[in-house]
Amino acid sequence: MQQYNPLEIEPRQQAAWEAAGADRVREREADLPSYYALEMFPYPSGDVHMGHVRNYSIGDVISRHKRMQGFNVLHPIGWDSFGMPAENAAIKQESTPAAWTYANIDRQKASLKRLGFSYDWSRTVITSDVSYYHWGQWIFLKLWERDLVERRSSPVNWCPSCATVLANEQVVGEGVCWRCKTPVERKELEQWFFKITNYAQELLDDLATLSGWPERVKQMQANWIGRSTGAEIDFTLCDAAGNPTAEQITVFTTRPDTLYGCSFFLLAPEHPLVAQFVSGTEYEAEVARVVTLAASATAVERSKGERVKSGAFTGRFVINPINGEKVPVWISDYVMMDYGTGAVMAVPSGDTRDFAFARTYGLPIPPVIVAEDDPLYAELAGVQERKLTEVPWSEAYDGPGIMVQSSPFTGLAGGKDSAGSQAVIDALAARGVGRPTINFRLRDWLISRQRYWGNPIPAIYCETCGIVPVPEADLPVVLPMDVDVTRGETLASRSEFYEVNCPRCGAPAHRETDTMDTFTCSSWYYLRYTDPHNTTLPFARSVVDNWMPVDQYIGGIEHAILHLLYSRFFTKALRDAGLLGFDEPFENLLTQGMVKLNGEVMSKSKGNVVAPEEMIARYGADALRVYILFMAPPDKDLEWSQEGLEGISRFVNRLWRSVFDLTGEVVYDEEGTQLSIYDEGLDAAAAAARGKELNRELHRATAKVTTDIERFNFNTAISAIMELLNTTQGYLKLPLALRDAALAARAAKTLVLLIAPMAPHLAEELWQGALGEQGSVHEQSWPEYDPAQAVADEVELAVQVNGKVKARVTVATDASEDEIRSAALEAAASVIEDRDVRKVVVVPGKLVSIVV
RNA sequence: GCCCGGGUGGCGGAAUGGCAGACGCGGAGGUCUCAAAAACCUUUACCUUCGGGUGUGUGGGUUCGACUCCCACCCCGGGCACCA
Repeated sequence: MQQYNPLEIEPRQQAAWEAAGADRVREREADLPSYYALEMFPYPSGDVHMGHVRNYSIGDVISRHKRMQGFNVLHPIGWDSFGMPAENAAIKQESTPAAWTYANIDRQKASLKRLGFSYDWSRTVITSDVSYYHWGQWIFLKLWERDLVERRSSPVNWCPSCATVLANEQVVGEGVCWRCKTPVERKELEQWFFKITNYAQELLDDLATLSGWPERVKQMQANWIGRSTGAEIDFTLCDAAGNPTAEQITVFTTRPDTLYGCSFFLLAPEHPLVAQFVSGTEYEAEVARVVTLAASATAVERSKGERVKSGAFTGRFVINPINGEKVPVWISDYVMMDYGTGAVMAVPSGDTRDFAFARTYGLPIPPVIVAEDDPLYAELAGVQERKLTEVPWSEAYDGPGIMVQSSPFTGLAGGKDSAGSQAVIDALAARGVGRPTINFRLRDWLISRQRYWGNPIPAIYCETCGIVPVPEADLPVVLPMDVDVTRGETLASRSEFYEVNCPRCGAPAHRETDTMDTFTCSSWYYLRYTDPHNTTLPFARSVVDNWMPVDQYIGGIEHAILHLLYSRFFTKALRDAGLLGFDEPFENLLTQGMVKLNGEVMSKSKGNVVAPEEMIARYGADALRVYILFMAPPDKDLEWSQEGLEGISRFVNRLWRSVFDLTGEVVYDEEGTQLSIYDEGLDAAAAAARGKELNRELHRATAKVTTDIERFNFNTAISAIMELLNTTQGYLKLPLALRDAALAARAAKTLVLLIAPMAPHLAEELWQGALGEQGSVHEQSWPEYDPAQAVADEVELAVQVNGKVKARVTVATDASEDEIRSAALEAAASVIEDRDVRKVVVVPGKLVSIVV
């Protein structure tokens, strides 16, 4: 037999699998339990990179392993093919986004096939195909019907480089665009939104049900949703003399318990009341200066907390509803218009920012919450009226404490969600000037993009009817594929697209030219995979409910908020529309780490990529797959090592030779040199011992590989196969005549079956070639093991004296505790000498601990 | 500031509270060869007066026994953040 030659074997096996339809979902075997394994689909931005190889190798091992365990596995693939990069590339290459996109899809598809991933290619979903985005538009209309779509004017994030608006989730780091890293600008624009905030509470609550998700991801989503409990409190405007007007301004606070400490009131510079307040007054100029200052600061500058807070008095006052006090209204740039109500009750003794502001502008800082161990507490405990208007502190205190100087509430516990807070809310609510509220940080999802290469928003603007949804029967709104973005052509310049009659009144109207955020496409593709050829619906409920939720989802941590949050929202919204019957899309989530080179993320712009195609050409797809699974646990970053890949290549070669050798066949290299392991002339006694050892190792390794794959410890699963191979090679040093043929055959089969999910081509070739088995290795049952046979007859125990290993003792595996104890005491006699033995702890199979 | 991860040989990494460093890489020595490659074998935490001693970021603690559990701290990575 010849040496292992992956470059010949792999394409041949791939062709054979494709011809046999090996990776198709087994629809007819509906009695099998189903398993849905999914990896995040690629964006066709160029060639397949190592991150893809890692992501899809992990998914393929899980899929193939589940298949061998008897599941009917759905393992699909597709492309997330709308989006900006296609437009940029088209401009650069004088092409169209469609041409560039589909050429890349073809290239990536060829690479994925070359890697031998077991996808059901008949279910491929490409989001820029009209057969898919048609149903994205249909879903848009369903959401619209359910009042989850809204076009409204709002301050939004604008990326000047991408020339489009962005969702909040797409503004990352210090306020930059997630794709091009350009600082984002704020603009007031009319845009389309999905009302994800309607689901804020459920999206937060259901995180608790996702026990198969990494804690980190759930934490990130919880942070992003940002729920705060507190109250809305109405302050009434008053004149300089303190006489109330009819106008009210409402604030949101998480600390109603501090209301007696409110010594001023703040509005955001953008607050609509500000101009009205100061117009024509002596305060106008200074307020205008601060407003301009705040407006000119970028999001980055404004979010620097340590910056000196600028502010100005508006000349107006409000009445604190709890004590009737007249409080001055200021503006300050640390108050944000888009959180809460854009107005804040400032309590400088209890809030760091309010404290700094009060010190800067000489405003009073009366204490209202004092910790019991604070010296100030002795002075103020039980004091109901305001006695002290200035804290002796150098900073605000925002922790829990006791309420002071707070009239009837004095003495109650203060702090976040405290009894004191509740009491104040109740008192305000009784008078109708306050109410408990929950505030979320999550904003509605801005989904319109001023770009061509996306799913058209199915809406029509009519002068008489206003904004009209495209009737379901008129779908799809087809995106013209040949728009020439290199000459600045847009959808609006295409009259056959743009000009349309109003579906309601028939008058000339025009189409919406904004397209949807690509994240809308990726928010339901996993549903389409279950029923990809449906021409009347995005998916049939009976089918989607059968496969979903996804049993195992695998992808990068960078989608912890974006894609994963949007998909959860879609699932809940579609559930409420009666289209599906489950609450969460992804039952288990594995976030894989990045592939790095010299500590840096591989990227084209850094020029430090290792191309998968090159590695395949040198070592084969199987070696690359095994390597990438072996080098690190899947959720950790992986440092690329060429030597490591060579090591795996040696391992794969050794496995090839050993399997042949186990069948009695010798492997030769091109020059005819024998490569199999040589007979070392061992005797029958050695043969018996090595046979026993090999049998034990077969059971042990099978057990370990099985549990390790189930726990996604692919690196240690491969280690276990390496150990089994090492033991096997020890056995192969026996002369042929002394080998147990049945044992050798079992070892060969086990090696091949265990490596099959990771190195599918190698396993298939050995299964049919070396072992002469019929059918595909990938359709075999996963090997069984017997834990009782995985242990030796005798075991060596360590004997510890006072916690240190001082001796060793070999006992029968099934020896009683008493036997072990006396054997250990005897073995350690010289160490113990004449000291008293106080205690002996026997841990069977492990060690004996003696305390003297 | 708040919240998550993580710190183990020269390197990647193993260890349900039970012999730290599995497995692999790299290194050293050897077999084969005219030679080399490949393959195979041996060896490889550190110190040592060869008795032994020390070692999983630091300092404490619990335990017969701690990389693992508890407390405090240091460092690295990530998320959120003038969020009221």
